[in-house]
Amino acid sequence: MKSKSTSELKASIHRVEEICKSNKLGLTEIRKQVFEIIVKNNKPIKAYEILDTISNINNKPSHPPTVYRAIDFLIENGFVHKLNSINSFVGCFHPKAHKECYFLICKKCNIYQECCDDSLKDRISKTAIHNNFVISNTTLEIEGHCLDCSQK
Amino acid sequence: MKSKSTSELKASIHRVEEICKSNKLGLTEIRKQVFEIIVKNNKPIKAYEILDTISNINNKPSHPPTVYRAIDFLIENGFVHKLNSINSFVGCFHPKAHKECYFLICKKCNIYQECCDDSLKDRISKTAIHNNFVISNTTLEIEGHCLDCSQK
DNA sequence: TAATATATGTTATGTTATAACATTGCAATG
DNA sequence: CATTGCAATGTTATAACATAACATATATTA
Repeated sequence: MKSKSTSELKASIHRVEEICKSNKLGLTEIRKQVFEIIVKNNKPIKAYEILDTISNINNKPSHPPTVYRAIDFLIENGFVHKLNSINSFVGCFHPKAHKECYFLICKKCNIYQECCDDSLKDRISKTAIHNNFVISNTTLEIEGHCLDCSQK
Repeated sequence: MKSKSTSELKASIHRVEEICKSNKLGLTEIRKQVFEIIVKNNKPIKAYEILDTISNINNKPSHPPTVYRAIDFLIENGFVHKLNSINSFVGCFHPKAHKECYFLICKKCNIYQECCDDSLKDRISKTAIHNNFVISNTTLEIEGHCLDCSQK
């Protein structure tokens, strides 16, 4: 898998700023910092890694609630997703385009990839309907090896 | 969703015993206790709930590693699954029939249901192939409301 | 500017999970 | 039948992940 280019990162950050502006969402300094740390990381990042990074950037210790609150804000608004299988967070590269997001996560290089194709979404919907089940949210995390890593 | 009947539970426990016997897997007392606690619970159960239950049953305190080791054994052999989205464990009612298992989890009544249909599995496989990705394991957890609970 | 809401700081603690090493029990081998 | 090896368990401690509760600050708006 390929990590994101600098321009993709910039675009991603800019998109979030625009969405917040037009929706009157308070993208505060901390929230912005946390978002940038997450997306720039390329790989899923853990809350306490974000905490350390923030503390370093600002030259003063931050505390867990600060980070978790920012993460909550970012998740609520679809800018970030949590990968439950590895207790880590990733940026969303097409926020607002969809509610649910599915992931491929390489166990070797740790790079992840969103894989939100509609046919998969449909299939999941159908499964739910078939079971008379009303979905509120879906966790789909596929772990394994990406092309590069499985060739090594 | 419906919870399992007593006979289903018994059958499930018996099946695990048979599988362990024929595969020479050491189904020790603790492992058996943990499995029974999990399947009898009907709902996803947390490790520390299992710990409390075990401690009560045996009238002496057990420790986390005891429970986690038993869980590891049960997961490795496909008798139990972990629901990553809620840090809880559930029994598998058709162990060895498949490697991957997908779940519907009702947020209201907490009852869960396995939903491992092949078309869903196929769809996930295709998504992986399409991304040149080799799956080692999949987490699919669909949270929402079951029929009963959404009618209330 | 006072009142209100929103966000952040701070301390403490709750929850989930594992490392590390000691001990036990049992089976295989000499 | 000792002894060695191994799998499982006991025990202590701590790591890793997350939130409660309350104080303070900052922004908004009446």
